[in-house]
Amino acid sequence: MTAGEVRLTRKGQATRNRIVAAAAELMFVRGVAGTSTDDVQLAAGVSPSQIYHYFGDKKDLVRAVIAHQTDAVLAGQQPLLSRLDTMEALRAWRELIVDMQRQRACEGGCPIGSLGSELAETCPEMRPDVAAGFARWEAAIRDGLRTMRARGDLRQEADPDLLALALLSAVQGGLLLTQIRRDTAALEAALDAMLDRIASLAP
Amino acid sequence: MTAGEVRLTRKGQATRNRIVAAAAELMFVRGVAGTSTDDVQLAAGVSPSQIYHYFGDKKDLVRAVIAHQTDAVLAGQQPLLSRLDTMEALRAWRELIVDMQRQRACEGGCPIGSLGSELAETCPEMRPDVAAGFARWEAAIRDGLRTMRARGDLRQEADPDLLALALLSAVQGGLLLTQIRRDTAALEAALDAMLDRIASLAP
DNA sequence: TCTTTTTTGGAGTTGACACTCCATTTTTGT
DNA sequence: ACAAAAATGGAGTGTCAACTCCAAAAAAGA
Repeated sequence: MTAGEVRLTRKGQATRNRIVAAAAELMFVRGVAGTSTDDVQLAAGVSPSQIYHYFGDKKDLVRAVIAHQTDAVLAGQQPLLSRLDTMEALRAWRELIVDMQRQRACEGGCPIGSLGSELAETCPEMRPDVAAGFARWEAAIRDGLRTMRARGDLRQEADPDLLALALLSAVQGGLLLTQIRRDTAALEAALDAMLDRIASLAP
Repeated sequence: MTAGEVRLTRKGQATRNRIVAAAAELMFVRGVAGTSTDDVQLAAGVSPSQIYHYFGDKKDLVRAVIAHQTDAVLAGQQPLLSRLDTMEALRAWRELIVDMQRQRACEGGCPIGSLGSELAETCPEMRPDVAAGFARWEAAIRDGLRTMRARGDLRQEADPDLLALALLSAVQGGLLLTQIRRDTAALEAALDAMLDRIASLAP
């Protein structure tokens, strides 16, 4: 990931991926600070020095984890996420997100949001990485809402960009409260209220 | 704070408060894991052993910090928070929250939410403490909305309890995105959308 | 005042964690 | 096959953080 990294063989690439995947899983559950490089080594089944062969330092690894989790979150919401341009699609997406939380017993919150909250002030240099992850998510939502407005499913006064930001905020807040309460009620209430708001903006 | 703690003199109480306040400030900025007991000692101007005289261990101190931050957040929103029973009051409260973030340059997010996100999985035994903090906040919002409905400012079908949960979620998500983007747009969009939703539920 | 309890200071201990070094094995490219 | 480059194993290092101990000072209560 660092600039002048030597090139990787297929085996090296696989090992690197294994390290990132293991680190992502551990950091999702225990947080970045709560995950030691030893933990990652053990989980990935690599020897102690491997991490520093593939990553400059722990921060470098965390950066890779942020990118990995962003990809995973967006992929987990496909194909719905790229077609959020009807109320039906939005409602189906709402169900998907709520179901995902239920399946993991409301543990862990949002993989991107948790990283963001932990790193925003402690590692300011990584804040842009998290922001970029959120931007990709936001863009997908925004595209759907823009399509709705262009098609005439939303009134002209409705601002799809602001609604997308508000909807993503609702998801994040709902996920946080859901994680802390161990109950999806907050996530459902937040999403339903926001989707009802959008529905009320039909012509 | 622990059960069988010996009783404190006035001076002891003051020292304890100084430790909690210093720890709260540091943990708000650097996170719990990023704040060492040495840091707290220095900031509070106490000798190294003081913390363990007043608190059993670091977790005990964190518990006190959660309670302290909950009090601080609720106090900072008074007197508006206890009278959120008109749209005007809700809009004024929205301004207050946004202004507070602006004043701190969007740094730090929600004092309760940040703690919750960091501790929910790493220290499961403290999750109920955070949940209790949120519950107090939620209750204040809920009371206002219930009053609105009882007075007839909200339709009978409107569920004040769900709306309160959704509104708190919007605040939390908005604060998180605001912290990461260093821009209050997300918080404003989330709050405005949720308040518009509530306004649309007038008879 | 005089005993008891609380508060304070500071040195010390233990363990964990990020990171390094170097030798060995495996893979690559010719 | 054979040099060069990459991947791996494992021992080791220095730092820092949580927590302990004990003795001295200050306050409380009688």
